[in-house]
Amino acid sequence: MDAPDRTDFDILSLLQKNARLSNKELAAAVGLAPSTCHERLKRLWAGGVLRGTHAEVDPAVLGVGLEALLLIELAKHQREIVDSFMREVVSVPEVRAAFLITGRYDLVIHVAVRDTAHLKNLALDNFTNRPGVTRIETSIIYESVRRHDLPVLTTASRSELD
Amino acid sequence: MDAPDRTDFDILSLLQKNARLSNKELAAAVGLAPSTCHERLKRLWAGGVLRGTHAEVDPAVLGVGLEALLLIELAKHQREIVDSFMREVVSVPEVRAAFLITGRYDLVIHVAVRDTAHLKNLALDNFTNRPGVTRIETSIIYESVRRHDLPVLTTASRSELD
DNA sequence: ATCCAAGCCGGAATCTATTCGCTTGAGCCG
DNA sequence: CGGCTCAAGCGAATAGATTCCGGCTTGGAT
Repeated sequence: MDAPDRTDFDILSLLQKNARLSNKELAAAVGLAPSTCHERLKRLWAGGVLRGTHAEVDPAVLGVGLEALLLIELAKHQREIVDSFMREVVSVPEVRAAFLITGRYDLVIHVAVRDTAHLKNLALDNFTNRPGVTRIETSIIYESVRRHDLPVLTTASRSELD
Repeated sequence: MDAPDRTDFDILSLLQKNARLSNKELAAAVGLAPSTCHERLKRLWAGGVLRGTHAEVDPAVLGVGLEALLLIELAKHQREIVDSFMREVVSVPEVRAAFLITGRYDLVIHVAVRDTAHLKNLALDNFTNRPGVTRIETSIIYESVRRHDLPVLTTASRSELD
């Protein structure tokens, strides 16, 4: 928690790409004994650096045939409206992510649905007539790419190296 | 691969929330013997239903202090330009996701950076002067929420139940 | 009724995780 | 310079999980 070093960053990088790596494999990859690597892992979990692990599933198998971004404008940025929106939106199963942003729009919501009919119902039932929502632009996702590992931007990773 | 049933969906749901569940715990949770559950897991991996697992890391620890969405308009939807964009954008470490969409914008790119200076450089160096890009709107993310499990939308999950 | 295939189970062998005491080396102070 | 302290690493031992079969049960088709 206190001071992650280069080895910790290596561990984090590897686990972001493949969380199923065994402790033994991980230890070999970062050049530590399994027991030592295990100590580090425990520290990273306990310190809240590692927050969870998630399996990636083929969306089609679950019946997800369409994804979209909902670009939403709010009438006013009342804290109560915004906070409740962010709180409640995540309980909608079709919502994958919600972003409260600056700029022309106020919210971007990423949803996963079966088809266009499902998308229509979801948008109308859950978003269009919410209090504070003045407008929604629906953008269908043709194609998406993803990176599962965050960049390591802290300079510590480099200063430790020198 | 061929026909996932309700138990498979249960397994997938659980692993999307916590990929570190041991096979033993998973088996107990879905009401199977560990050996049987293990068979199913192997099938799901082999069939491409399970595609990977990823650890979630505290962004601040990695030096990520700011995230943003880049809303991009392209001059024309030439396949060559679009394809190369999607192909190359994922190799930029700061890019977390890129969406090719319908509507007013053509691309939405989710980036993770250190601060506003870093964001400026990233936008100007990697996106503004790319061929085909006519305009970029940068939206800083104030707050975001995420759901790591996709909805189960296939009716098979219910018909198997009856 | 019989056969077949699919799914499930229990147990054995193997491999892994996890703990703990010891060692090493770096930094610090007397 | 010598020695103290502390953090990090290591290896061995034990506890626990994975993984592979062989056999059992069930449900459907012939």
